[in-house]
Amino acid sequence: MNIFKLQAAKILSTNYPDLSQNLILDSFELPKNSEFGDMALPCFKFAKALRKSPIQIADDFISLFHGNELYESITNIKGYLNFKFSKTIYIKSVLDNYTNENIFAELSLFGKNKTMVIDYSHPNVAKNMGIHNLRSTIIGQSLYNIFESLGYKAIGVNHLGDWGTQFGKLMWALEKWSSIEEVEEKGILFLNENYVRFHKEAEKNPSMEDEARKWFKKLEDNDLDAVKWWKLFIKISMESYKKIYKRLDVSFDFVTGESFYIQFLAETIAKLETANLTEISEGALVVKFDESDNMPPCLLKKSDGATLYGTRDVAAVMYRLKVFNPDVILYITDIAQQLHFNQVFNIIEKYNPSSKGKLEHIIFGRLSFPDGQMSTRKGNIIPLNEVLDKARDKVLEILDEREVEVPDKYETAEKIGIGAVIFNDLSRGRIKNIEFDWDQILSFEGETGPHIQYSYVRMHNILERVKCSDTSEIDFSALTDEYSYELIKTLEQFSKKVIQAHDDREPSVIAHYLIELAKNFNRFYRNNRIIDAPKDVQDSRIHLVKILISVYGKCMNLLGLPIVEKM
RNA sequence: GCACCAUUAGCUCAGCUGGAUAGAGCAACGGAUUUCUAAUCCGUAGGCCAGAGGUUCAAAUCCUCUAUGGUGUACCA
Repeated sequence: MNIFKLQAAKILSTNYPDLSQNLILDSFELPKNSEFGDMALPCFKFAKALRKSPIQIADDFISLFHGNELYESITNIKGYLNFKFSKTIYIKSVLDNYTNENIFAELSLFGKNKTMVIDYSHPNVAKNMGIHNLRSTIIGQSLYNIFESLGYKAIGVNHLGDWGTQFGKLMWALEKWSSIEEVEEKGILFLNENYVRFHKEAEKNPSMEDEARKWFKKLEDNDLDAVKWWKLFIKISMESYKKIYKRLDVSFDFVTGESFYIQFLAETIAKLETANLTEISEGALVVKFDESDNMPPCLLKKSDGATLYGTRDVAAVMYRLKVFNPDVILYITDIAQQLHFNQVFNIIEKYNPSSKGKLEHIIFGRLSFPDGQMSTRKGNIIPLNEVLDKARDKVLEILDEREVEVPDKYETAEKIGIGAVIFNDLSRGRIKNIEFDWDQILSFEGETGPHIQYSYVRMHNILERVKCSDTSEIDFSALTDEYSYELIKTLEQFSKKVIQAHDDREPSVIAHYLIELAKNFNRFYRNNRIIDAPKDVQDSRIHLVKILISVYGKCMNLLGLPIVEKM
């Protein structure tokens, strides 16, 4: 906690016993315009308790601070008490806190001894990963990073879509049109092709659907041929997904697809039946909800006895609650699945009231395409690989144009391209719908990933070029310019921003904070030469940049933005 | 029909638990010791915060209704 806030709250609450220290602490805000001051206290809400006008109150408050050396000035603007801090004290107090990375250690106490399970990415096996898989994957990974940095034990789960009739379709198709060898050789795109071909031909020949169901039944009955195909699908899919996860720097603690929970289904259903939550409706086994919940029933078993998506998710939640004993479980999916998760969570909370509040569906907006819906069945998805490749190739061109000495051009271009794609997504609020647009995803100027990376390169270059003297004797009072001051004020926000990103489950908070840091740094950079500055100024500025780069780099890590040192 | 989500500058978006004159980027126009890398910085212009009510000292923010768009609504995932 900032000493300026504490001190002011203390002084005010001792003089006005009607106002508690916490009330005052909660009332502080950042002035809209930094010219007003560094911290503001709106006095309107004190008017009732003190029976005076806000302007009068602010004037009375000011008189309590005469001669206080913490504050350079305190002014009353229309009922707002605006504090300007003593710059030297403020700078020292912020930077001391950041020296030696204290701040990261302090932050990691926030979620100490807490466990968070996060279910993200979850692509459908045998389908090529497309741009539509991007959001869940990177939002999930970023939230994982954010929770972990706050000291949580984070458990990432990739709940693969590895069960269902679609595999019967593929098996039938490949038995007929191909062979194990050919599939092994040609990989996931070949699986896609056959899936598309199946649907095309099944339109003319509906009996194929029955054949597919038979094959899926064989799989459920552990038929050797069916299992052999199924295992091959998973192997091929994972090989392909791993390449993309590696590019995006995404990893999981557990890859347990839907099929993993098949073994618990009977037990899960039995538990719900024993708890009297189920009933038979129209031949199906369902859970009905209270009228006030306004939801259709959730099907656990179809009238033919087969289980569904919902059944497997209920089993998965029960398993995770039991095995990981988490404080919270996050599910990262598209908003379209909201009803589904409301149903699943509602069932779990009925069955096990102690799980209330632990389950969260973290939704994000729909991805749409200008030329209508995409669908794997029709084969018109945009492969994620292709997006990343295009981004990289465009960067390669730009690097050539710019004639900058970059040691490993291809590798650098890859990192910048990936950064652009990730930042484009994570810099907007989760809930926003996105229309896919090549120009936008490949735009590299302004508030984009490359801009964030470029600013890092500038920081890095300074530290590389200028050797700093021993940091133990830094005189921060040499940092007198407004740009340094604004930069330090932004730096101070770090913990608050990470915690806010956690509270809102919103990586874009970090993305916007990075933009803010970059903006303040670039101003600082433009206006403050470091290389030819006097020694004491140079040292203090270098020290500031060192602190900045550690915070800035940390934020990039939280989003999964690759760090580049030359570009 | 019912339910959920969204709507802020020409475009893409910020706007913290209600607080001061609603902010950025892109696009447009004008500028910056050719430098610690200009993928940068500075300036100009651009707004009835979808509309109407309500709560409040104070509403882009909270509540209600309406409009528009998106999504979901029992045997797909």
